[in-house]
Amino acid sequence: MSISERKEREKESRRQEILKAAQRVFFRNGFEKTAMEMVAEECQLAKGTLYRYFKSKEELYVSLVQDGIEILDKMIVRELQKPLSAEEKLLAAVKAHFDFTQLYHEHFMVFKMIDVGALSGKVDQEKLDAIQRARATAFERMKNVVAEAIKRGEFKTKHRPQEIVMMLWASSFGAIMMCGEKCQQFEMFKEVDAEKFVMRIARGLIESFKTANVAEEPLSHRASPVRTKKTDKVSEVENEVNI
Amino acid sequence: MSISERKEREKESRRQEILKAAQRVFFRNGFEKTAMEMVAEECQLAKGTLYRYFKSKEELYVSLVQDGIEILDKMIVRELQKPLSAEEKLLAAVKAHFDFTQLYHEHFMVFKMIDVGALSGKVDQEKLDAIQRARATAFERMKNVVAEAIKRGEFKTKHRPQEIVMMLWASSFGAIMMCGEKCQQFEMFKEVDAEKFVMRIARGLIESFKTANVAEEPLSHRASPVRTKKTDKVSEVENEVNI
DNA sequence: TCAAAAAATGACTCACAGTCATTCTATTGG
DNA sequence: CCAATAGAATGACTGTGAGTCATTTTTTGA
Repeated sequence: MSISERKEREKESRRQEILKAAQRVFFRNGFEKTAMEMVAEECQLAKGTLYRYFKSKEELYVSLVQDGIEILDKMIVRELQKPLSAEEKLLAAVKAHFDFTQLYHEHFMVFKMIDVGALSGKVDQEKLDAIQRARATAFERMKNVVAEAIKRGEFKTKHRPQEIVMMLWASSFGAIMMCGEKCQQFEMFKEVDAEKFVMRIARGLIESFKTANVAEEPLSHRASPVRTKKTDKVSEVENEVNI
Repeated sequence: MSISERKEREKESRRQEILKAAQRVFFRNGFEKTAMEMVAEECQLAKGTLYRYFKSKEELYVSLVQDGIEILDKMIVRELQKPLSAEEKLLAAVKAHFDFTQLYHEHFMVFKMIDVGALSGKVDQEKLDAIQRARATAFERMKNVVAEAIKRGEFKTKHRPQEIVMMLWASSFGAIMMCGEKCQQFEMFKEVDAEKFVMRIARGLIESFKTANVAEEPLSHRASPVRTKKTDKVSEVENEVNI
């Protein structure tokens, strides 16, 4: 051990201090309304110092959620450990995902920003990959539940387990997002109990997996790019339809 | 008519010129990488002039999609006019929504930004409301289809029509988002044909509406706020579960 | 033709991300 | 104990871009 090791520990703990301060400031004011100066002040360091630990404002922000991802995974694991049927387990996992977004909604904010692409290009790919891996863990667990359910005949669907989880995941994500406070675009989503809403979708989907009378196309590989039209004007559609 | 009217026409047409130029620049470079100077240059005006027509960069950006919303509605209408069953109509509407996001994906970008909350507070509420109303139109149409389907017994669900459309809408939205290029977080979503993926979810959900063996909770009104915990640390969950 | 109103301008302010020459601190070798 | 040296911290500085506003240019109406 000794010097160089201690140095490293100290550096790491300083890093953690910065993260804690940053969390307080970012989560209080949001990403855009936070200046690096504010973070610097919160942890009693000079602005320049922050850049010795984090490459950019975005990178610092994203770093805030790396442990948040573990939390999500753990919340899901906790559900999957219980002795439940596959259907119940999946529902519990979706519920856990939902709870996570409510309990740690600032973390969820970051995920949203990532998913919308607002941070891409501004953060090290390595960091994004780490988050991806962590999220994939939770994903993998759900996949296994489905795989078993199919093997045991509890689900009759011809979808591959991965696709099933993807469907659940994407739907929940959309539902949670639409119910969020910031998404003020549809009043109606405000009048709905977000949890019930999310769970209802999940239940509906799972139901369809069990019965599997949905017409199946084979597997799904990305087709050729769709985007043919490149209009600057709102031409075509404009003229075709008259209400 | 005469002067004041002509003035108004001229003002409006200048506004349109700015919008066209802004569209070119914004859609080429994205919101963040576009400077108002660039837009000004594109339409051969001074930067200050832009601010006589639009209150802020965000406002200008959002204004770009106001006609885009009409397009979406029209694309959906076009499908709903065809002589189809309710199920087919709904699927066609979802497909139209999907096509819209692919054909006009810059418009969709703006919607995403709105829904993520990245623009809230920076744009006139009036403007956001206008967008909301326009989006609600498409929504209303789908709602009617469902209402009829329920009346005719084609759907057996006990969900209210509005809730059904919300479920479809939110799920599609999530699915489309996850499949977007910018959402690089899950490799697996890249390997999937986005259209098939979206449609599969929709089909699954609709299937569940038809059979309605999903356990129904009553109607859904937002419960009391969930957020109880306010931890700065990753305490609780951290210790409870060990993998 | 000219005064008043409206529109356009671009130099300016301000805020903030990110940099870097300088200062400070701790370690080490003599 | 005292330099010499390396590494960490600093904050003044630069660059960029949003938004403003006093001034200029254009239009209108008498």
